[in-house]
Amino acid sequence: MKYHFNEIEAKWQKYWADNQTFKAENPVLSGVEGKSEKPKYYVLDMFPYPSGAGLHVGHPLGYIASDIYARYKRHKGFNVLHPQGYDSFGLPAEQYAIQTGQHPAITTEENIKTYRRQLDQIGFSFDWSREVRTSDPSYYKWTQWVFIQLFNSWYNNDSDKAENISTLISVFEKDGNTNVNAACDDNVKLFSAEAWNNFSSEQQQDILLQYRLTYLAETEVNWCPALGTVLANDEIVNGVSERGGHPVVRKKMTQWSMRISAYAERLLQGLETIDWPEPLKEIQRNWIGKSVGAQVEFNVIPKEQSDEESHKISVFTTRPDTIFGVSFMTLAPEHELVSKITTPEQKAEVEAYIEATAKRSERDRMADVKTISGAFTGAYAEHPFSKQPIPIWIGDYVLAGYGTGAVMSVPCGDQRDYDFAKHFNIPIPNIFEGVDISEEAFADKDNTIIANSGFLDGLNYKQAVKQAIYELEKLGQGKGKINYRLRDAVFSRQRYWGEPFPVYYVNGMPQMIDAKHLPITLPEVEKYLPTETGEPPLGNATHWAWCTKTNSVVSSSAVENKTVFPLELNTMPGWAGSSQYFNRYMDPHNEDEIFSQEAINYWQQVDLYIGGSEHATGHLLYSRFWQKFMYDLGLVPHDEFAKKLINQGMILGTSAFVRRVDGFNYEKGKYNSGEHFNKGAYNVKTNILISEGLASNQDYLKKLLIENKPDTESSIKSYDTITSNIDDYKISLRDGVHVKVKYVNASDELDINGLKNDEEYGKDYIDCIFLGENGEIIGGNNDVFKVRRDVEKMSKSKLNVVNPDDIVSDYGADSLRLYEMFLGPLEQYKPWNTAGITGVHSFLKKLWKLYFDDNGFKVTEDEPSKEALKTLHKTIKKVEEDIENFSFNTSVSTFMIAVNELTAQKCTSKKILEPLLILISPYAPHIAEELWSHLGHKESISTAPFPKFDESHLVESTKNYPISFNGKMRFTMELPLDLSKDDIETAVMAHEKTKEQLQGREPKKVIIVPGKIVNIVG
RNA sequence: GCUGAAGUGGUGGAAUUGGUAGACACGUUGGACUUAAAAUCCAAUGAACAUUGCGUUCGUGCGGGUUCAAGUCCCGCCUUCAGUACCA
Repeated sequence: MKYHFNEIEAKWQKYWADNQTFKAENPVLSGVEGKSEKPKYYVLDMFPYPSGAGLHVGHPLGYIASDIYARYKRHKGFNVLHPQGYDSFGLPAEQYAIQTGQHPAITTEENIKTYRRQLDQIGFSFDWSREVRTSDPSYYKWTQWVFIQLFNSWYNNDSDKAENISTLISVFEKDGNTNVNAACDDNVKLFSAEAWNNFSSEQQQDILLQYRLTYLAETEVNWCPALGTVLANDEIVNGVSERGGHPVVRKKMTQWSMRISAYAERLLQGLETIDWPEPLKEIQRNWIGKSVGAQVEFNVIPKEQSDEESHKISVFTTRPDTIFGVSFMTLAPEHELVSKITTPEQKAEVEAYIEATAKRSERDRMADVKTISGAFTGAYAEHPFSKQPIPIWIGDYVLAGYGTGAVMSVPCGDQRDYDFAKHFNIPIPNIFEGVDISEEAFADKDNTIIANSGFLDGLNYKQAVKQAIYELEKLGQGKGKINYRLRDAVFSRQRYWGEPFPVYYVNGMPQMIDAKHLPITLPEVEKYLPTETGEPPLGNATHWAWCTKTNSVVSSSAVENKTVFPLELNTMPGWAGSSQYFNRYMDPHNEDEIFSQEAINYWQQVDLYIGGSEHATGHLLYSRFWQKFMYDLGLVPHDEFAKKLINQGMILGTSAFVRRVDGFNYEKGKYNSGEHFNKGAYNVKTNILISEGLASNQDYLKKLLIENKPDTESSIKSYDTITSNIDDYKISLRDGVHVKVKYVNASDELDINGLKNDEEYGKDYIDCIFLGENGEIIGGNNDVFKVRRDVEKMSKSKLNVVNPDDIVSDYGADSLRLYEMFLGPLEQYKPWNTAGITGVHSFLKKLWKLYFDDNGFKVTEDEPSKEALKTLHKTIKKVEEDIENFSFNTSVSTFMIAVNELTAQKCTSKKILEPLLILISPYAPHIAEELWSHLGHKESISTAPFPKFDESHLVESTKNYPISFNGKMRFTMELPLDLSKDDIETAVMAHEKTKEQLQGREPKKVIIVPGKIVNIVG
């Protein structure tokens, strides 16, 4: 009987689905007193966004690893929760809708079907009965519900947790806000209880918004005109949008925000309590960006004595010890005080500068950090201690978004201040003892001794910081302060395909729709574009389905609503739905609660979370924030949602490139067959593609290009400057252009006929001339055309994706699973190379042959040999250790060794071959199930107990000692393990080869580590 | 620039507390089987020298150091990748 993997895999996938083999036991319904008797274990993957391109072989890597772990835990007797779902709101489906008019829900549904089919055929042990989709109203009902809870909460810095807004209101009613220590807007004004009680309802609501954990405020946002929406900081990469690479500009808009900054310190501290990869924690630490220092107030010297208005400039500094080194101040050009303090003489210059900086895009500013620019406002501030006047400048090296948007400039201690001072000829006073600052600033805190600084003289950094803050507090002009880089997260998107807000407006103030009306479902719209009046796409909606008779406030027509009580027209961002899904899986069908307390108290938190590190500052940070909030509400037992996290590395594609002699009416992927190449050696009609061998023969190539130089005017610049150095040519010749990897074999040879007949791009190549290594035109069947190969990220646009469907049909899911693990350590980036899969595939065939040969099933009841027991038990030990350490690649090697050994031993004993299947089952579950059933089992292998390791089978009586001379191993010697040191020495010294090595010399020293090594020093 | 991770054969990668470097595969070469191919099996495969065999020397990015012994520990560099960037 042969190993027919396709049939076997289909059979067992159907069996698992029919029998719901991997359904997690429900703690509420099973066992005694509402609990499963098994210990729980929760293994989670980051759920996918179902894109139209489907899966490539890089996507399942993490899923395979987590699946192996989940299956292993089932063998170990755990009640395993291993769910899967879809993060199904998002931009691509919406962009597609804009282009084609197809409803994103339909696109999403189709994509999910593809994903599900692809996932199913890999044989994952997901509990699909718990599937969630973020775009499903029964799911996003709870996303909206969390939003309402956030709106109804404020952050109490004294109790250090979120509390219901009603507690804040009662404080306001009794004492006003003067003694409130809360996370709030920087611009909150102080008021008394009396004032509060006299405020209008709108005024009160406005003030409360400055405290709520989600709030509506005019903020400077990242606006992406091409996408027509705002973006969060983590959605911008290198100054352009992460999706699509469109430019982003700063813009003031009224937006929903999340007061994540309230949790900055807890998000930072929490990192110490979780087992997450250190690099990822570091990214989060940097993003939170804690810096300890002081806030200092500088009084602006009034322009004229009669000037009644007095201004203060607050700055944040990490170096209050250098306060006597301040020789100027710098404000961000956008700073609100700039217009107020600028003198008439400087007005023109300052305004010109502001205009110039406003014009520069974020990207320009980032690209050009070297150029020093700024303008003097004409105003001066007073030094808090020396009382000397300090000129106030503006400069774009000071960012409006960080700290207070103003700095006290200490040129002797900060290189940027130093450069600015040099550039504008501002004095650079030295306040450091014994330090030369004629060339650059001195920023070494650890070796600082302060001088020329009055009461700070002679102090070191730490002492001076403390003293300076003390003196500032005495003056009432400063205090110690901790600043965080973490900004509140903008939470609205001007898009259609996202969660609607449960919000309507009364007199411009946002109101929550009562939770009993949730979900507020996404209304149908005619167009997915902004309305003519510039409102988000939801402004096109005419009917909202959520309205009920019980809520008389809002009627069922949005048109009507707009005149009476307008609805929120923005939708939530992509990360809204992914910030609570891990908890929802615990009780996904609960219609009354986000999850029951029974469920959360049983499942607790995610034990193992696997996903990519690219979510460090997005999903993973926001989820931690929401979890802490849920913890404050008393809804979850842990304030971290995932105990352990592993980042799987990316699987890279091996792209293929052909060198193209470029520039002939080439546009939009279509090659014109022009008349430019009527002359020359080949009577060339169109583009030339050059094989790798020729591309490296640069002199020949040059000659060839000159001979074929077109004589028409359309000849290309690069042809006029032909050199023998290929690097001088356009990218398309130097690096080549991508071709589909499926037309390139393992020897880097291109299948030209396949390429020309490709459905998508074949027509582009029909008229191309392919030149071989010696400049010959490639046409014959035996001709070889080589391409350049390079490792890159796997992506559709790079034409280097490998589809798991093809792998599964050619080699089977078990081969795919084993091979993905075999490639290398889970966390590591590694290139995919389909050719290597034959190794694991033939391993599976060898495994099969241990059970079946031409005469049929050959497993016997015979007692196993000693060697076979040894093989089995060392395999048990190693595999168990490997899985516990997430070292899946090495356990695949271990299986190979075991099967090779057992084959050599001609082992047929059931006592060996039965437990072996359980070891392999997490990795290659289909073949394991099939052979398991042939062993006579009626039940699935999935919960068979993991074999117990028995040390006694590994006990050896002898050791093959490596004998080293001066640390270099020369030969080995088989010796009994119970030999004493002296006996070992005697035996080794008596050996013929030892004498040969020593050549008569006396050894100086003999090191013997029993059971390990012998080293003779001569 | 700063922060983090990593550099081992032709390739992917192994190597407990320092203790036989290159496991396991891919690829390559030779052989068996076959009319042939595929599949399968066997052998060799770090480099150089030697080759009649025993072998010998060098080898884990580079330069030092600790040690009987270093891929592993310490110091100083180099390179690559990733994150981040005027953060006061």
